[in-house]
Parts: sequence; C-alpha cells; structure tokens
Amino acid sequence: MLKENGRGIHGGNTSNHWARICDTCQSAVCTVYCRADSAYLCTGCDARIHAASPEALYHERIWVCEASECAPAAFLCKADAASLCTTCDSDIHSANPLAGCHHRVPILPIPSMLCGTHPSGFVMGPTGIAAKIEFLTQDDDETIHEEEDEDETASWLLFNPVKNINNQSNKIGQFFGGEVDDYLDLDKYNSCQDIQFSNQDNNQLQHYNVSQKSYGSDNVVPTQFRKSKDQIHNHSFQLGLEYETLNNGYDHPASISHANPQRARFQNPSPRPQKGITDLFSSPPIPMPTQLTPMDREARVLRYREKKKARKFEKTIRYASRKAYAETRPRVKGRFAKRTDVGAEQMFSTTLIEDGGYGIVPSF
DNA sequence: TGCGTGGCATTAACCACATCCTCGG
DNA sequence: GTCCGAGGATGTGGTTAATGCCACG
Repeated sequence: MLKENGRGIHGGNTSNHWARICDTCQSAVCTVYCRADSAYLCTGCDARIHAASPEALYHERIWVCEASECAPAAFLCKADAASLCTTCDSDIHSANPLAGCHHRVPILPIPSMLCGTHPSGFVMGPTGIAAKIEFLTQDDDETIHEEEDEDETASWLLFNPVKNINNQSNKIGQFFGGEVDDYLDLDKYNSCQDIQFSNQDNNQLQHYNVSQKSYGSDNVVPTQFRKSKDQIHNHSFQLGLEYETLNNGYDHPASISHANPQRARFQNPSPRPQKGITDLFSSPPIPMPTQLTPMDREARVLRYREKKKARKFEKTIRYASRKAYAETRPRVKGRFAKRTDVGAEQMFSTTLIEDGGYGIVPSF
C-alpha cells in the first residue's frame, strides 16, 4: 500500500490532462486506436465510423493505454488490471523486480463485433446489458483454472496444442503468428523488452535507461494499488450504451509509478504510436518452438513452480534506517507522536532497550 | 426474489521526523 | 566539474474508522 502522507497518489485529481483527444470529434478523449485509419477515436466516433461500412466494420482497433491515454495499449498487466502501451509497460514494470513479476499478456485488436468491449472483459450486448467475456489472451485458460494449482501449472504449458485448440489461444497465435506462450513467460520481461527496444528510437531507449538507472534509489515500488471504492471510474460511452470497467478496484499504475513528480515525472509518451509499438504489431512472427519434449515440459513445470513459490507480495522496505526510526518512534493510537508528548520519551527509551533489532541511527 | 442486519475481513488515512534528493550558488 | 547548504519530498509502522463482503432471516 502506498501512502503519501495522506496527500494521495493522484493528488485528488484523476483527470488526465495529457489524454489524447479523438482525432475526429476533437472533443472526447480517445479510447481506441484504429490501425487501418491511423486514427485515435473516442468510443462514439469509433462506433459511428466503423458502422458506416462493412469494410470499416472489420478495422482492427486497439485500446488506448490506460496510463498515458496517448498510445495504443500493447500489454495487459493482470496484476494491475491495466492495459498499457509499451512505454508505460516498460516504465512501470522495469521499476523493480517485484513489478517485473507482474503477469502481462499481449492485447489483441478488438474484434469488430466486440465493439464496446474493454480489456477488462465487459462487453455490451445489443440489449445494453453488460456481460463478462473472456480475455482474448493466451492465458485465459490460466484464468479459468487459476484456483487449481495443477490446472495453473498446465496453463503454464499452454504449448499443448490440444489444449489450445479449444481455447482462444489460437487467436493469439494468429495475432503473433504462432504460439507465443513461451515468450510470455515474462520472466524479467527480457525477451519482449529486447524485441521492443531494439526497434525503438534512441530517445525512447534513453528514457528506458533512465528508468533503469533510477531503480534502487528512491522510486516507489509499484505494488497493486487499490482504488478507493467510490473512485472506481466508469467509462461512459456515447453509443447509447454504457459499459463499466471491471470493478477490480485497481487503478492506473502508471500514474503512480514515480511517487515524486519532481524527481521522476511521468514520461508522457509520444502522442503518436511509437515505432516500437508499430513494430510490435506489424513485425514478422516471432519464431517459436511448437513442440515440447517431456524434459522441456518438466523443466517448465519446475521453473513455474519455483517462480510461484518465490512470489512475494510483501511490502518492500527500502530504507532500513527509516524503518528503525518508525519502529522506535513514539505513537499515540498508532499515529506518530511528537517526542515532546507526554510519555513519549519514556516509550522511546523503553522501546530502544527492549528492541535489540534496531539501534538508534545517530544523526549528525 | 429482494431487503435488512450482523459479523468478519479488508483498506485507507493519520501522525512525526530522519533521511533522501534536487537545485542553486 | 565538484562541493555545499537549503529546502522540499519521501518513507516508515501501529491503530482505527470506513467500507465491502457474505451469510442468514
């Protein structure tokens, strides 16, 4: 849990002043990017334009990054329940190893028939009733069987072609030109990042390096931030329909990836689709193995279980000295109290004597 | 089936202050 | 380019109120 002296990580203002405006109406915030039209569109314009002709109906559209709202989303972070562009994804998930363990899956273009469907999984039917649909991601099978370890392990091995036949992983295969699960291991996200950044311009690469460099100093660990329950944002669509994002309670992680805006202001991505993004969707299929030997499979199972065992969502202490101070600091009903308060000095000294774990950090 | 109630679980907010970081000189 | 001081931002943990969820009548 991230708290900033009660100031709030969003500063009480959830509006996104850098959100891209619809290229058509120039008024509403865009929600999708149409690759065929090379245009960012709000939901209303999207529905209007792509319902105009049968050809347009088949235009592939991509959700706009929920963090920057300026670039097409490339990945869905399941931990943060957010669709992110490559820039935001790298910013957020390269900040620290914990964030790097977030499970991200590529986001597919929105099928035309699912217009009005958000990556969170809700789709508006013609009746106006929201219905939950499955993510068109390669690990939806994992989602279904998440509670069962064996099934989850099996989902780790989605290479199983038989299994994939009956789920929508094959759609991923169409999208990425093959079975991609191996590359979605995302262990440290190296493979994907290598691909992306090898195709990105120097500026973006430089930006990425800065993020990497900043890690270990004073960057905030982007854990899962629960949105205040009354702040769960709804998207209103101008289709005469409404749909609600999945009320998972998670907020956009990118807005808080750097707690100190002065030190590390959010790098607003290029308003236009970056080269890396374009390449991600247009590059030739990544060659991937299609068969697993029993040994490979066993190795994958072992590796997966090791990773699962190693999962830790505990709070990360970055400054032991601050922890030591906090633990020895006098409190009143759990709150930090001034040392001049009644009994504070006594509490302070008593704690120091009894607690052998931390000593007083001398101040000079 | 819908509503109200109670119990339990979860989460955000609060506090002080040493430390960290940035920036200007 | 390096150093130094000033000033602002940050992080830290225990408690509690607020809120959500669930079962039950």
